[in-house]
Amino acid sequence: MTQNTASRRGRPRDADVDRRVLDAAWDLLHGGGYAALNMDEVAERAGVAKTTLYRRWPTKDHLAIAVAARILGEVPIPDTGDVRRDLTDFIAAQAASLGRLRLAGNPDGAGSAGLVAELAAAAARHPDIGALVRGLFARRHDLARARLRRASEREGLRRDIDHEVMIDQLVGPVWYQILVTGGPADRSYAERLVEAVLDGAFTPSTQRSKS
Amino acid sequence: MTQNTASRRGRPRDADVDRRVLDAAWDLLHGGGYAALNMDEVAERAGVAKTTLYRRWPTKDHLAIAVAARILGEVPIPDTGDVRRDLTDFIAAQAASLGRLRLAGNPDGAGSAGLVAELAAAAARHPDIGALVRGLFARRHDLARARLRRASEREGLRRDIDHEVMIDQLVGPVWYQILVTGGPADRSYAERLVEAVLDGAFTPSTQRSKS
Amino acid sequence: MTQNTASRRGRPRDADVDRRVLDAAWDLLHGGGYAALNMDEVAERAGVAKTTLYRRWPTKDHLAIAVAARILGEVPIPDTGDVRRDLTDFIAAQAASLGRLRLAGNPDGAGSAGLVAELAAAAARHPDIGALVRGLFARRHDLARARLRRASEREGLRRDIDHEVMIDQLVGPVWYQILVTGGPADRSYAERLVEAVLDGAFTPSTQRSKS
Amino acid sequence: MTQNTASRRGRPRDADVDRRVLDAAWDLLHGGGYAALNMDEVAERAGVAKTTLYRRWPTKDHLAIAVAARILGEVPIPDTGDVRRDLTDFIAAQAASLGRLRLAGNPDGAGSAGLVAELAAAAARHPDIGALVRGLFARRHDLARARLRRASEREGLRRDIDHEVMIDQLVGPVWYQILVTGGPADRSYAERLVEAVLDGAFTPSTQRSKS
DNA sequence: GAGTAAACGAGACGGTACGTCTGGTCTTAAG
DNA sequence: CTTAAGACCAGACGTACCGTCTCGTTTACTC
Repeated sequence: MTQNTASRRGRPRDADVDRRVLDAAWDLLHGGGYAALNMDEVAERAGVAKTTLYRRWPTKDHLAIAVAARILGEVPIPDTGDVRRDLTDFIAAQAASLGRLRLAGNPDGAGSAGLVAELAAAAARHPDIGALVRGLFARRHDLARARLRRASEREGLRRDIDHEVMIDQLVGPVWYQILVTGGPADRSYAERLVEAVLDGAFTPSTQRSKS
Repeated sequence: MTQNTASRRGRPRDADVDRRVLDAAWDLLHGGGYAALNMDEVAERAGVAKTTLYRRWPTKDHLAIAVAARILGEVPIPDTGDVRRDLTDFIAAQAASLGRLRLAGNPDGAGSAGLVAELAAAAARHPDIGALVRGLFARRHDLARARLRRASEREGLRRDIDHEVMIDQLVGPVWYQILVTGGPADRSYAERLVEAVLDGAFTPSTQRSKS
Repeated sequence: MTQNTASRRGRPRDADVDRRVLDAAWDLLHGGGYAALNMDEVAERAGVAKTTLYRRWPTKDHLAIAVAARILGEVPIPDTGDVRRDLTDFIAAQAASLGRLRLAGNPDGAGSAGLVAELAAAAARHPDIGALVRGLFARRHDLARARLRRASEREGLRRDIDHEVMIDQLVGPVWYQILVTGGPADRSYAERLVEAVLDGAFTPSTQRSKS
Repeated sequence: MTQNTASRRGRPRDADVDRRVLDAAWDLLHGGGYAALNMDEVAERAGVAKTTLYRRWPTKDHLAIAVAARILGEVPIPDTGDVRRDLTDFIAAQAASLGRLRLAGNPDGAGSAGLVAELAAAAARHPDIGALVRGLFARRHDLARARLRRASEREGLRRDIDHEVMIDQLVGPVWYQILVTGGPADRSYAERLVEAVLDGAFTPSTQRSKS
């Protein structure tokens, strides 16, 4: 419907190309990190011409981000009625996503930020990637804020809490561990984060923060 | 004291070289970001041979980190007796440091992580840089934890607070803003962060957390 | 014929590149000898990327030899029916070729072997160049031997002459003069060489060797 | 006698340094050809500072030539009363000398000119080396010419022979084989060369050139 | 024996070219 | 119009190695 005659001309795009390319790119990234992601190599492994590559992803960075997006996937915030648990799941899921990227080209995974830093740099180099990524995280924050709003309304979360900051203090430390300190960012760390922000965040009558 | 006879042999290193090189490198970084940091250019501007460059910094990444270290400088945590104020200063100082880097090659400074992401990537590419950087931040955290300990002892900070996590929740969001969301990381943001973590963190009798 | 379909793929090589590069390289060699042959400079002058250079000539030495081959050119051995004259022309032509190379970067031209020695060294450094050069001279010798055979059959050259050695004794001294003694290698020298080898080389009845 | 007071001042040169350095240099040259001759490596192996090296040999080329001179040694022309034999010995000795150099960094020794070409190039690069080498060969030629003169006087060598050219036609082909064609240059080749130049070079009454 | 001159060891330094790598564009022919 | 193939441009990187320079040290001769 969209394109009747105008773009019906010529050879149609091979739909399988995307998959083959992203697979090849991920293999390289996984094997040796960003430094191992080589456009010529990707083209060869995917059985695709470089022209084709560049027609779909204008830049190596764009391709890398596309690969990462596929790996990271969506991180929805659940709503079971238990904020503590929902937030923990939310943060743990994000930590797990980043952890997968951290492992690329980094077998033991400890210490190095691995791919994550390179992707952040890629976003910094290209305004369009940056905007895309920031949009993604803005939407994620919107959902989280909505969840916190519901917690205020239904679960006794104090009304004077700065939701914006609370989310930053949950998500930020995870990135910080991965990108800077190299420390662990696993579920138990997520639990400690949630514990800390929710400690004293409920109105006394409704719920206690700590046993 | 460190090197009495062993390394007294041979022509001594020219102490001025470091300064000239780091200056030149910072000029380039400041002007055009990481992409503008060119080893040949640095050598030429500093009036130094490339061999000399590589004798002292084995890699362009190492040089960049050295420049950044000089720019970032030390961020001591003050101890005025007022934790809230000390923490705010501490965080605001770090935010300001990162902000300076973010501006490199990025006149308007909004949105992009600029140099910061590139430097994180550089640290991730070289295990030795990573170790160095992590050591730096580990020491910084040690100081901060010591400050929090004193707050527990003298200023009524609750004893059951997870100091480790509290620091992460102060520092982490700053990096997160700079590297990921592109949001502002200024003094007022630091104040909100400190406010949030100290809210309810004091024993009722001693000090009030919020007016 | 060699490559019908196999190498018909992809963008064909630009035939003009060779000319531009060899011209630029010769300019440099001519102006300052082997030391002045600079790959970056060649690339710039020829308006060509260094990758293109190295795709065609894997080494600076290979390029230099290619330039020399163009300068030296073919040295056919004539067949006018007069061996003495033909050999003299043959030797004088080779001497003139080498003389041109000797002058490169060596205005007065006396004494120094100039480029010739450097090219010999280049051939010695790379087995493939050595093989190529030796093949070239082997073909040249074949032609010369054929000419001597005809002289035996038609011009009364003695049948017991060692053609191989005779050619070496004509060509060898020219190289020796250029590479080692620094002496002149001109037409009159060629005449003396030919005179010496043909002296007494003819059967008495047919031709006299010396007036 | 040469230096009484002027250079008697200060610490005298260590006579053992030359030996150690030349040994080390020859080891490198022998092992990997001219490309393997590395001044830093020579200094280290000889247990000598680079300063000392350059005080004695102003250039790597000078050092290489010094090594070669030691290897090549003197090639006197004998005078047994039998020109044919003397010339053969003379040429065979030179061929053997060059053959030794050809083997450096060139185990099988066939084909490549090995060090010889590099040394010729070295001589071409430095006027002083060139002059020295040409002087050496000029003296050698003088001796050879003197021998031929005696052959004219005592052994019936024809008076109209061009001695200069005859020597070139004996020595030149040896260098030509080594530097250009890669062919063998052994005693039997020397015999063929001598045979050719002496064939018909004697006055009929006195001696026959060939059996 | 103190002074001095030069050789020496060690290693930083300047200079410069090399060959490599890789990102991204362009030109063919084929589908 | 897309695809494959591969030549091409651009430009930085890190390396290699030569020859110089700058120290501090050692070894003689000289006064």
